[in-house]
Amino acid sequence: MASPAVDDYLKTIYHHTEWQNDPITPSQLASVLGLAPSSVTEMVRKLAAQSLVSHRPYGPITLTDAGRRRAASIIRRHRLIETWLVREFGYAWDEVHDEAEVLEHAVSDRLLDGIDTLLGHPRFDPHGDAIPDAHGDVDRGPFVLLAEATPGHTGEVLRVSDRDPELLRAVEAVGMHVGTRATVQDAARVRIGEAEVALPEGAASGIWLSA
Amino acid sequence: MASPAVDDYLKTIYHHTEWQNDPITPSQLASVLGLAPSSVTEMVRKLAAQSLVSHRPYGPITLTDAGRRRAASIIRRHRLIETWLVREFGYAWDEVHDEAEVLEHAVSDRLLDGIDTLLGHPRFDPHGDAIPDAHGDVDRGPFVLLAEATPGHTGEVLRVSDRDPELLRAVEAVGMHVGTRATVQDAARVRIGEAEVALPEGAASGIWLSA
DNA sequence: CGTATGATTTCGGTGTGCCGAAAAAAGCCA
DNA sequence: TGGCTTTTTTCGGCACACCGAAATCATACG
Repeated sequence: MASPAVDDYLKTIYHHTEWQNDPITPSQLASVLGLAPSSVTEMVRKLAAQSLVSHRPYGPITLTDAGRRRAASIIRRHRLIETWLVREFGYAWDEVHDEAEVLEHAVSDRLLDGIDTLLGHPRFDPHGDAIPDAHGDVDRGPFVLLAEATPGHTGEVLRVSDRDPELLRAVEAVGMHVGTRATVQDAARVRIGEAEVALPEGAASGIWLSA
Repeated sequence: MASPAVDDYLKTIYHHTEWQNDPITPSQLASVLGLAPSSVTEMVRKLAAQSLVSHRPYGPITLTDAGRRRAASIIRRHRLIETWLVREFGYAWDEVHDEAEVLEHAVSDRLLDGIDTLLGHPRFDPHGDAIPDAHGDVDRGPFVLLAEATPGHTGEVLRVSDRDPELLRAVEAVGMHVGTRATVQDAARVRIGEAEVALPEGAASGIWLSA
C-alpha cells in the first residue's frame, strides 16, 4: 500500500503545514501535484481508508499521526538527498529539487543511513528546511515569515522556499543566502549590511527569518 | 516509450548475450524477469513495434542496434552505481545488486556523470563486469569460461556472475576474487597458489578467466 | 508420418493511478 | 432566503503492465 504516488500526496500535505496553518484543501492539493481534482478525491479516499489522513466529504485534509510519521520519513529522504547532491556533486540549491524528487522513492533505508552518516547527520538542507530525524521528529527555533515581520525587525535568513527554482535564483541574485542577516524595511525591501535591496516578487512569503 | 519495465527487458536481453551466444527465448526472458510468459509476449511485441528488438512469432529475441544502445546505457548505469555503492558506502559485492536495480531507473544523466567522475571513470564493476562507456561501447580482453577451460590453463579471474548473491558469497568463501590467479584442474576444482580448492556448485559456468 | 509435448501466443480480465464531464454540495451575496 | 459560483465528488473510461486459461504452433519421437 506504499507507492510513489502515496508518498507524494503525504509529502505535499505535510509540506503545506510548514508554511501555512490552515489544513490543505483538495483543490490546493490537486494544483500543487498537478493533477485533476477528481484524482485527488479518489486517492484521498484511499489514504483515509488506511488511516493516513482524515477527511470528511467536502472538508479539508489533515494527516493522522501515522500519516505524519510516514510523511516525515519521506521528507527526510528528500532533504538528505538534496543536501548530499549539493555537498558531494556541486549542485546549486535551485537544481536539486527534481533530482531529489525521483531519488527519494528509490533509495533504500540502508543507503539513506550511509548518506546521513557521510554528511554528518545534518539538521537542515541547503534551503534551510529542517531534516526530520529517523523518528520523524523535527527541531527548529522560533521564526517569522518575512512578509509578516514588523518593519525594523532584524534576523538571520533561516529558510527559503524551494518550491520555485526561479525564486531561489532571484533571491540569490540580490545577495541573500541561508544565514544572511537582514533587517526588514517593509514587505518588499530589506537592508543587508549597508545595502538596501528590493525583494523579488513573492519572495517575502517564501523567506523565514529568525524571530 | 521509456519505462522501468522497458529498461528491464532490454537489460536482461543484453545481459544474456554476455554469457551465452544463443539469442534469448521468451520463456528464458520470462523466467529471469520473474514474469508470466504471456506478459513477455505482449511487451516484446511493443518493443518490436519500436524497433528495439527483432522477433518473429515463435522465434527468439534479439536486440536491434537501437535496442543495444539503450541496453548498454542502462547496464552502464547499473554497473556504475554498483561500483559506487561498494567504494563509497562499503557495500559487499553480493549486496549491491538489488539497490542498483532500483537506482538505475532513478539517477539522472547529470548525477551519473558525477558518479562516474567521482569514481575516476572505472571500466569494470566489482564483479568484473565491463562498464560500457557513454556511447555504449565496451572493451574487454580475451577470456574463457572456467567451465570450458582446458585443464592446466592458468588465468586471472576477470569476472564472476552477479546473478546470485549466494554464489558470490560461496566464491568469496573459497578465496577467489576478481584478480585472483587460478589454474584449472577440472570443471570442479582449481589451484590457487599452493591450495587446491573445490568450486561451489555451478560456479564454473559463472566465472571468466583471462585467456 | 502422425501425434504428444513443450513453448508461445491469444484472450479476457485485474489493479493502480490518472482523466473529463456531469452531478451534488458548500459558500456567498443580495 | 434564493439564486449563483466555486469546490468537491461521482461516474465512466483510459493506459500500463501484469496474470491465468485456453488455443495454437513447432518439434521431436515413436
